[in-house]
Amino acid sequence: MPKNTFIGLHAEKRRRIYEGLIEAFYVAGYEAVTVADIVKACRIPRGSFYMYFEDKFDAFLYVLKHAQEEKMTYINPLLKRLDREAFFDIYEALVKAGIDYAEDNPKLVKLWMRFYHSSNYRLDDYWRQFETQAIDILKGYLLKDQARGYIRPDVDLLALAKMLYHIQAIDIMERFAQGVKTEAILTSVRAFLDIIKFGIKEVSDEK
Amino acid sequence: MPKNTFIGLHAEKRRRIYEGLIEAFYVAGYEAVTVADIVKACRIPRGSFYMYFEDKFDAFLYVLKHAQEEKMTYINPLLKRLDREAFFDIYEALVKAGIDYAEDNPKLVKLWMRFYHSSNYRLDDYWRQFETQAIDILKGYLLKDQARGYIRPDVDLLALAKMLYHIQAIDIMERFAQGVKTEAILTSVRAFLDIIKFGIKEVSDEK
Amino acid sequence: MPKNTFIGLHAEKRRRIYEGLIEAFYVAGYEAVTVADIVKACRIPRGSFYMYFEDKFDAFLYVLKHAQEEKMTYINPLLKRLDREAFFDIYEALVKAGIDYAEDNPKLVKLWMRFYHSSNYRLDDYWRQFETQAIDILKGYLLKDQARGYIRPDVDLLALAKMLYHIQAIDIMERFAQGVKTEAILTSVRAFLDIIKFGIKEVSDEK
Amino acid sequence: MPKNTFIGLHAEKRRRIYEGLIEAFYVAGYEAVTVADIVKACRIPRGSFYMYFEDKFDAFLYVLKHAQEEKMTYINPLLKRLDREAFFDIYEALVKAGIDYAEDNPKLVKLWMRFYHSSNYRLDDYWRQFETQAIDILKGYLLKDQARGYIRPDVDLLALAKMLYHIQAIDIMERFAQGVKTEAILTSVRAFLDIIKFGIKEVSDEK
DNA sequence: CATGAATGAGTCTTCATTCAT
DNA sequence: AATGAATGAAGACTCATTCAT
Repeated sequence: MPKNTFIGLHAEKRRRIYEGLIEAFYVAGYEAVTVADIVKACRIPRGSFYMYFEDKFDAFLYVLKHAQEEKMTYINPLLKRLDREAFFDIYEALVKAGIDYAEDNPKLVKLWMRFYHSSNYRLDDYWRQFETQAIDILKGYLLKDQARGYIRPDVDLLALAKMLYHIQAIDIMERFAQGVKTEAILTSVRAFLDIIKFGIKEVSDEK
Repeated sequence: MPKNTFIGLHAEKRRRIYEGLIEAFYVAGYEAVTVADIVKACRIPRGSFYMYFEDKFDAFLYVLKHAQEEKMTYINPLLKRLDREAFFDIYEALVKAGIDYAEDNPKLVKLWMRFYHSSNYRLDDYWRQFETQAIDILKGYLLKDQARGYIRPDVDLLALAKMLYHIQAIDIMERFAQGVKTEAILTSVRAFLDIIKFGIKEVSDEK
Repeated sequence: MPKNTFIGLHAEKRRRIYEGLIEAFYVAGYEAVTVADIVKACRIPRGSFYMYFEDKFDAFLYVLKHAQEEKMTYINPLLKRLDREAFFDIYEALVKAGIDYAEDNPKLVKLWMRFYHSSNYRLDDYWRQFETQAIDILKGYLLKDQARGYIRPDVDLLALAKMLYHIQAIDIMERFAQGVKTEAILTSVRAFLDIIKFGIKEVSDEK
Repeated sequence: MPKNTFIGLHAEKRRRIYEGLIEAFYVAGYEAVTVADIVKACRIPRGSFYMYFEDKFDAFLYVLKHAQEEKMTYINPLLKRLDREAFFDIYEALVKAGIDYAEDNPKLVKLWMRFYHSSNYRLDDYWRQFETQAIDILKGYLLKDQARGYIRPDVDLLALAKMLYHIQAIDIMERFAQGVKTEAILTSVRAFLDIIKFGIKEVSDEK
């Protein structure tokens, strides 16, 4: 939704503004950041901001979408493996890719956390929509796995998809934002997967 | 942290203010609500607000804490059963108690969601602290279950506690806020528990 | 329409603000004056302006209405003579009273001219309403005169009322604003009345 | 005062711009219209506007003057009858011509009303000048009539000219703008003329 | 000359907090 | 202690005009 004036901008300047936006939102968060902060971080005149974006919300949405697109370039190669492999088997690799992306764009992760935690009702709508979509995609992959016999037929895939999504969205990203080392995060992910795969019940208890 | 002036208030007036605060925060959310909105909803003079609370943040924190205390009165009776029963076996009852509380205080749930999603950094700190504490308590209960042989010894209890916490915090409350019927939510909770208890792996696959 | 906060103000301060408003609107006119100009002229803080008035329009309307009320205190005594005398015979005295008021409130006259000439659509509505009402009142007086046989029965009183109104509104006030002496204005008024009373036709021409 | 760049423009484009200006000023009025509105209505680049006109005021003045010239083409034929006929006898025809022009250019009439009612001090000056000139011309015609014995020698012609001018400027045009039918307006004009010609005094009253 | 992007001063309005009564 | 009027520092957004291409 940035205006055409922004789209038509020299790639270099567009990049500078993109990074300025990240910096500004990163420092203060969506609610607290002012247009004055933003134009300072982007090194553009105040009027130009309104040439490029409708308002603060428009600019924030642009950052989120652009960041999401960038993230997909990390993840897409992995998704090609899905024909041959179970989704579950590449999940850890997916998390790893997410962390790689996070390491390359550390400020964006904090930004993402703030987005995830925004109380602005317009963002809330966008977010809910994004979440629903992401969970749906996950569910689609899991359905294939279930068809291939990798997952018990009676497992509720929506519940499963939500668990996987939230683990990724909240725990992994939050811990990354807190500075936890990649290896520690991956260990933690394996713990989650272990529970999800095998359950927590003492087997001797069952039979 | 409300001031002594507030503590010393007639219980009835204190209640009116508590409900006014809920109403005000419920309608507009923490960031957007103004002190003018608040004093109007509480039917107190503007000056009195600053007699009772440090500022908006202080008032919000008061609501959250007070609400939390109220919620515990729904949950405490269940926790007494923990001596005899496995935590896991009362988890569904706990969720049910949470939903009961939510049904008695519907505005608070929306408020809670907003709180959970607030991007204010002061709230963020409080929230992180609250979350850590809640997860710790959960982990404590699970530890007992593990000791009693209800949970496999190699299960990562921190991971498990986080999963249980987030399921409750995000999925259950969010769905309640969206108006999903109690029974549907409980069915969903059972699906989560099923996955966590027994895992998703096709058994024939294993052996 | 000023807020209660303004109504409740100390009479002295209210007067100061009233005069500040006149000064501000007088210097720049309704469209061009800024709230900054106004609060400076009134010697009140910027925030106070919004405590007292809804906005610039509200403040302007207050000035107009208050001025109108003041003007009526000059005119009311004359209207009492209407029982005994023809409206036409006191018209000159009415104009004189209007000029007296104008001499006591010279800035208001320029303000009035500006109001009369405002292109703001909200003012336009108010103005049209005011004008219609004033012409109606005039017409009422003329109707009595016609009934008493002072005016030819076939004279269109609405047309007459409009002529009298516009002479007063535009010519007299405009000339006063331009600094024309009272006596000269009254001479001019007599010329208008002469035409209206006796017509312009050369009598020998008629018969 | 448009710049030479505008004068040199293709007649067709000049016409398009003229009509765009009318549209823009018509919709929003002089004070409220922005240069952005104008260039949009004229379908010219923003930069071009400043190639053609000094500023908004210059453009507005151009419209008024151009409109006035157009209006004269409706009125000029009538003025030729003045050698043989009394001005007063063609006044109604003049008003009719004015209404004809208004019917052909309805937006301009509203524009004219707005102009007449503008509080902008630069327009005010222009307006006063225009008004003085128009009244002077009227007075010139009336002088001839008086010399020919159509008007009593003691009638104040300046007063008379003003009355005729204001009747035309305010009442006729305003009523047209309000959508009053031509025939009704002409009836009203006759009522004005009747008063002015014959006066309002009950003749029997006099002698 | 033509264009439309760039500029930043200027405007209204809101609001948390203080303070006089 | 209780009240609600007073305060002025921000903040978002607009817009006439300039200027680089």
